[in-house]
Amino acid sequence: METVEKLTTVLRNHGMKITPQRLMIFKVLEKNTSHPSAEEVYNKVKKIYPAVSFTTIYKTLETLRDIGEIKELIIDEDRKHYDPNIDIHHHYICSHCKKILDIFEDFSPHVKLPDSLKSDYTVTGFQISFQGVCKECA
Amino acid sequence: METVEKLTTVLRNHGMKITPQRLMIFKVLEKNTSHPSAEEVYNKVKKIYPAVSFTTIYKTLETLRDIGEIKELIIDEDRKHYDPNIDIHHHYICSHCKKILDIFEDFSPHVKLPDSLKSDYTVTGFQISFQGVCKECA
DNA sequence: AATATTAAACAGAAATGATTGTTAAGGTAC
DNA sequence: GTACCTTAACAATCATTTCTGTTTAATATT
Repeated sequence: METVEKLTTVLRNHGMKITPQRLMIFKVLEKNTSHPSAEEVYNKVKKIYPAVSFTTIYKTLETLRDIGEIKELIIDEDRKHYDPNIDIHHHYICSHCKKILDIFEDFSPHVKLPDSLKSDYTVTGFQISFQGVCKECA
Repeated sequence: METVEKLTTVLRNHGMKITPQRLMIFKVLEKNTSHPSAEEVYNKVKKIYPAVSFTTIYKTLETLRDIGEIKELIIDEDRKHYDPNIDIHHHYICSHCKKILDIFEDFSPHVKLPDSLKSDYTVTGFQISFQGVCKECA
């Protein structure tokens, strides 16, 4: 995700409006490495903007995802998580506490679609999800 | 997943009972490489056993997952999918039609958790999800 | 700089769809 | 036959989306 200032410009270029609610959501997401769910974003925004609606959180996350400013993580079976870091990276999830870690390692030289499939299936990317148990839960 | 015959023994050893409903579900899953959702399993079972209930499908899939006979795939944002093939392998999902392909390639020599994390996080496995668009949807 | 205009965004409620919990009745296995 | 597991049906839950009337940000106009 861009900085809040740059993101403001990006959104305006997309014909979108900058509202106080959105600014709060951007602030919560900026530099956030905790991979929050929509509800976690909601709870954090609510602390500084109590009138905000759950719907607004969902819609804004959806909007940010659609314009590619955040990534929606499908890794926890129970809910979606959001990551403002859109640089290619991978994740580790603790099967017990569902904590998600970033794995910044470039596996692309070794992880490719088999040649036999390359002609019929384009690849826009891949995501590696490590599963395990973290120290606290072990 | 084991063959239906072997699976019968496995379930009995777990103190579980073999019912006609379950046998139909096993039959639908056996050698199935289409990564069906619960609803897709339900629809197929219903053709040969119309009285079966959706709940039974869910509960049976959950049971099979818990004893490790099938794998629950968290790859489609909309619903869970099930895979009777529990050998380690990976997947490709078409972003458009949501078709899921198996990728039988052993990436484990190259895909490991960074050393810096190894002391605090055990790894029970990893899953690679390739995203892209298939020929039919391109 | 203040006002009018309008499309976008808002809050809140309600709906949706996937999944899970409950329970009485029925079936399996010994 | 008995004990226990499983089923079907239904209700409930949870995350997410849709709907609706209201408000607001951005822009044009004065």
